[in-house]
Amino acid sequence: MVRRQATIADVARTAGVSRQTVSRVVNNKGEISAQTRQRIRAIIEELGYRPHVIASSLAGGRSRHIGLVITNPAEEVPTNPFFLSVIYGASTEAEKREYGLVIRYAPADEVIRLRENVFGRGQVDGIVVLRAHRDCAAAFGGRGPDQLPVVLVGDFPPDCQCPFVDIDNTSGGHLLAEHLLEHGYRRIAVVCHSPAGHASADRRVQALLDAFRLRDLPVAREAILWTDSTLPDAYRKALTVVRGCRPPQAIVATNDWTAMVVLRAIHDTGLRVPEDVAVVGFDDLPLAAYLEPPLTTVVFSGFDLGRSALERLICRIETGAPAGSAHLPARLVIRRSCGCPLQPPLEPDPFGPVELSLSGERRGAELLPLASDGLPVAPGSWPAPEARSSPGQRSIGNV
Amino acid sequence: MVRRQATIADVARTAGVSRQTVSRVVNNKGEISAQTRQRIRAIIEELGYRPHVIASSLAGGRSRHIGLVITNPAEEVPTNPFFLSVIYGASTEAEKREYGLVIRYAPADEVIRLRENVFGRGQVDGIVVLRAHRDCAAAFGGRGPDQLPVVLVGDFPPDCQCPFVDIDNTSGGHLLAEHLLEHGYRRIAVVCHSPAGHASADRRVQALLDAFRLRDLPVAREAILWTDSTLPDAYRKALTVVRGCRPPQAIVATNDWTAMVVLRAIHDTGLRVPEDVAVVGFDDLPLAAYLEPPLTTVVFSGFDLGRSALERLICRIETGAPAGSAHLPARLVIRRSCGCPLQPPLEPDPFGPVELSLSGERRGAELLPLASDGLPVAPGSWPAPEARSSPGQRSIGNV
DNA sequence: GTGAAAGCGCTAACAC
DNA sequence: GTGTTAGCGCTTTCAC
Repeated sequence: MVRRQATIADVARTAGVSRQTVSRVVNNKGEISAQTRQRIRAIIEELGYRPHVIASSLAGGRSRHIGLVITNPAEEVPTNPFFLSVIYGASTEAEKREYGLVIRYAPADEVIRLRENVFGRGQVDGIVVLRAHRDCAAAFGGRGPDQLPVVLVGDFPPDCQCPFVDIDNTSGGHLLAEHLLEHGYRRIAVVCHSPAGHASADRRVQALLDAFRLRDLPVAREAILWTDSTLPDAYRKALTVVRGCRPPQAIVATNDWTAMVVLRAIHDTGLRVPEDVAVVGFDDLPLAAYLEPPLTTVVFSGFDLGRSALERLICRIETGAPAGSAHLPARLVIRRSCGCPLQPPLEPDPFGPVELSLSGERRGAELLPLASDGLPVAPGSWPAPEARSSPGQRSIGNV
Repeated sequence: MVRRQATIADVARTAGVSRQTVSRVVNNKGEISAQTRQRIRAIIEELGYRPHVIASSLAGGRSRHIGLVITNPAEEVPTNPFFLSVIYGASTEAEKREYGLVIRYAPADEVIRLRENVFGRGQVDGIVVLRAHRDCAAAFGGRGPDQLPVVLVGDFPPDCQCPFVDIDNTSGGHLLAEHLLEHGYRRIAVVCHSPAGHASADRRVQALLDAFRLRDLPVAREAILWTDSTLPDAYRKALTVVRGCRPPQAIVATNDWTAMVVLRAIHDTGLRVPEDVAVVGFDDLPLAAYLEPPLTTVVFSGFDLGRSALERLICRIETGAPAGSAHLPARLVIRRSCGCPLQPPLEPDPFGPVELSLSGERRGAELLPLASDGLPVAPGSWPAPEARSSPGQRSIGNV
């Protein structure tokens, strides 16, 4: 005999109550006598009854699902590992609130259509968009009668009509500035990963300058070097700074790739990091920890970004209150390039953009102290062999 | 007046037909006179009717959703970028087949429970599990009446009861062997990223040996160096090989992290790569392209893995035919460490584990040829500043 | 505290 | 080709 999955009617019949009563027990809604509740619970257990999500969605008018749209600008492949942290954060929050998370990739200019069509009729109760276009923000501002609520993840103007969450480049800049000031550095230079006018670099630089100006240590305009977004240009600019008549005590790169090039320029000039000049970056790329010296950098939590977006969206869905926007704070990852002494090996940040093995061969206690021999790292030798154990731990591709 | 979303009944009434007829038009099912179809189409358009997915799920008994479970072994953070490629592939295929993709993280030992409870009643029509435990495979083998179909992604025995897809380490090993043989290398050594007995390394090594043996070029047992999964050990082993009385013409590392350490060992011995000895790896980590020299390596497509898993699952769902398992072929990424001449800059692999900017500031034509000056890369200087432009392109954390 | 009735919006099965 | 009937399994509303 084929045993059909038990329905709410089966439970009700067995318990000798109405389906409504069972529904109340299942959803913890309304007043139920403790005795009835207990009896029904037992029967549910016995019959192996599980609510049918689809049916309750239809009847209740809420699917308890959220759509997560990952935007892929033309020609770009949406496999930035940072996204995965965002997804993980979103999924974690969804699970906690007992929502399903429906994921979908889409070109940025199709997002609006997506809300109307694909996710249009009851499939999801709201949408989170990763890195939406600015014009989406405008389109999603108005909350019409049948419009799904939306929360954006990315960089939007403060007066954005649509709620959003973003990383806080400004707090990142401040954090870094404070740390450099604590080191006693007074003369700094900044090498940017882009020309002026690009949001993330602008914000990082501005925050840095503000913090120094607040201490009456204004940074000269000449000490801010914008680039054309290429590494060779960054290298030239870094050389200029380092070989100037009065080299800075610290160089801030506005991202880690740029920081790497700065490190090279400094070395090529015959100076040492951090003894002669400190270097810091932004983003905490997986390789930042492996550089020589390991790079002090600012990290933003994708996990928190995803979690926060879902939190806001679900709150909006369930209470109807407008979601509101937020910038999530940065965190400083102190390694050696800033001049700090060798740090004890840190546990990997549970929420950071860390690569991990698919092979399940991870071992707990294999992290060794990072190399500190100060010797030049050889070609192709990076990282230093003493630098880290457990290669399997970070390998990619072993499924 | 609040304009309610049009239902199938609205369309039917307006068209003067039954709801069933409208349903047929919408789903392209059954024979409909061209005229009726056209009229209904027009009315659908006019009314802005969109099918209610939930309602059709309930009525049709199929949700047109697939659950994607991402397994996180204890204490490990599931943010391996390789996963993101898998997710992307899965999502792409789901979209093509018009399925929704519900994503969910879970400890490996809860996957079985997940199938029964969370995804149990109609929420999804099938499940894909990333890196399930071996015992899940057994549990999912039996296809009972109410059991959701499952496809696994990962390494399972050939006689696995449950259909799975996996990367083909064996083809990867062969590919690499063929290439080394084409270079004319006869004497090779292998440095493994793990002890013997670990599936991925075992398979890679075995395939390599088989290919060489087939040419009557057996690899000596002493030339296979297993490690304790730590980089320092790999470094020691690599030194042993390189400093032996007859150093090999090529060294295969079973993953890229290990390959990096091998590169260092070779340099520390005063030899050059690839002139004195060639080096190749596995996995194509994002950094492989940036090493000096750029690393020739074997890559597996996470995208294809995800796509294939969904393809099989959906086929199983729609036809009822058993899904069957497969190993997806590897691809060789030829750079310079194998002795090949400098390659022209390649477009980023659209499906590979590539990091990309969140900032949307990507520029098209900024890729420059990789550095080939042959100079030692300085401490912390990696990559060479000429090596690559467009730092923003690979930055992480700019949302 | 509990129950009865009336759908949610759609599709399956069969009739015509 | 098209319509009719009967649900899918649950929640909502209101009655008692």
